[in-house]
Amino acid sequence: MGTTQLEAAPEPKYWHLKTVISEALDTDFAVGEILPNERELAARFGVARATLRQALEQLELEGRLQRRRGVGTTVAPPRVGVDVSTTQHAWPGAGEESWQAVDSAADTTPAAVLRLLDAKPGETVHAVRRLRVTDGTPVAAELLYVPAGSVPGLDPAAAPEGPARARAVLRELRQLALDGQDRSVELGSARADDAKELDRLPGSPVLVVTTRYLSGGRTAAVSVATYRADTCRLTFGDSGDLAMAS
Amino acid sequence: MGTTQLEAAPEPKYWHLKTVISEALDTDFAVGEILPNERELAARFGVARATLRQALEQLELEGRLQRRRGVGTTVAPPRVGVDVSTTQHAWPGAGEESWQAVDSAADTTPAAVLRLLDAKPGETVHAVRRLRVTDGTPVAAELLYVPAGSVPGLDPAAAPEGPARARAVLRELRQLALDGQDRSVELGSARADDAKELDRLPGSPVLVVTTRYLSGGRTAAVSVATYRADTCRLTFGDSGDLAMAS
DNA sequence: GAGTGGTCTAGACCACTCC
DNA sequence: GAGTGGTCTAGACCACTCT
Repeated sequence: MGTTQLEAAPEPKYWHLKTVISEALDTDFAVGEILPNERELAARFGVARATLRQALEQLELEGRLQRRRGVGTTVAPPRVGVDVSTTQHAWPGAGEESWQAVDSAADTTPAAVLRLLDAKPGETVHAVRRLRVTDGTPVAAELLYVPAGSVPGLDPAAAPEGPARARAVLRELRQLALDGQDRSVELGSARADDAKELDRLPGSPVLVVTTRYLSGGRTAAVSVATYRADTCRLTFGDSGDLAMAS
Repeated sequence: MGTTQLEAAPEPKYWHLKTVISEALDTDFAVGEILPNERELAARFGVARATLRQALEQLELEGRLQRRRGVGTTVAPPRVGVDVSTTQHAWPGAGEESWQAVDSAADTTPAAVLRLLDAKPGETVHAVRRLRVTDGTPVAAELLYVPAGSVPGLDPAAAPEGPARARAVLRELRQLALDGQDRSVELGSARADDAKELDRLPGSPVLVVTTRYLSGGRTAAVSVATYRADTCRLTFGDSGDLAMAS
């Protein structure tokens, strides 16, 4: 026999594995069910554990699985639709019950944020930490940066940090006229602090939503919100029940 | 000496590596510059290649690096801001020069898309493939699903597939009154066909933008657009020059 | 303490690009 | 053919959770 080329499509093992497991999830498992552990799965499929893990990682990235150290791998529920549409000229903290102010500090403002803010050099920037919770589970961690110039009425005698201060900053911000806002979404990996708030490991994939609040011809505030990419689907329209399609 | 616990923070090696390399990218490298190869980097940092790769993978996920098999690892330019705001009541293909219709076929429609479409069971669904190109490089691959009922005027004698057919479907679609649309963004991994169009490996992370076009009280079309997550930043406002902040 | 997923190693071979 | 990143292996140990 000659050099018969039957193996024309050398599909990676982990890719094929992913497909097989994905189909098994559809037919043989219910949401929340625990899969066999990695060592057993690897043995069952006849691959090294690292290869098996590569397949599981992809499925977790696609929101099909959920893995927790010390616990196990479970079948994830469908992603939650989280509304991030610009609620017509609304400052953060105005009637939105899903966000809760957690803290405020004179944090070190990232250079990338400073570039977006129309802040004078050396101007102090308030950093308000907020957490977005739906159905009791945190879905997003936000850092809202507000230059001191945007909240001139802020009581200097107020607490220098903590939740009370955070609410004070938000209250002052609402005094301004909101001219508009623009928003961008990109992929990122969770910083250590965000990961902790979201109950994830540092470096896990997140959707970073950056919002710029415009008032009086300047950028009055910048929000950097970090959404769990595994469990969230960001929605922009009026109907929040779009299903995933990848 | 007792059990002095100086190693209080057992930060993973790859995480620390990532930080070190990230800082080196800021100071010692220019955009487009080629990094030393993985084997040399691993040796230089005194870690196994797999560990080094874990750090590089994260940096690629964050859009800092670009890796191409057979070529090398280069410093990535800042992410491109891609406008995905709902251009006020516009059907796809109306005056948007960034999209080009590539193909049309009676593709197998995914179950998830069928659930979104108000299509009769068994109704044929046209699948139009389009490619979004900015600055000569493809940034997104789209599959636009149009039930036959949405384009009643489509010439039955037209070509059953190919670019000509794609343009015909888009032309017919524009005859309808567009009542509204809603949109969602989520993380996914590139299918083999999308990956090929986007010049990426299958499984690479993508931002999946699902758009539902509403007309006459029904879902007239559904678009599933796959954006390269490494190079793209999706923007929704009017100013497209937001910088990343993660 | 038992069991889970997370990290890490030191190797090997393969697929691809470019010369 | 030389050099690159991509895949895969078979182990080891660590961090965490639950009981």
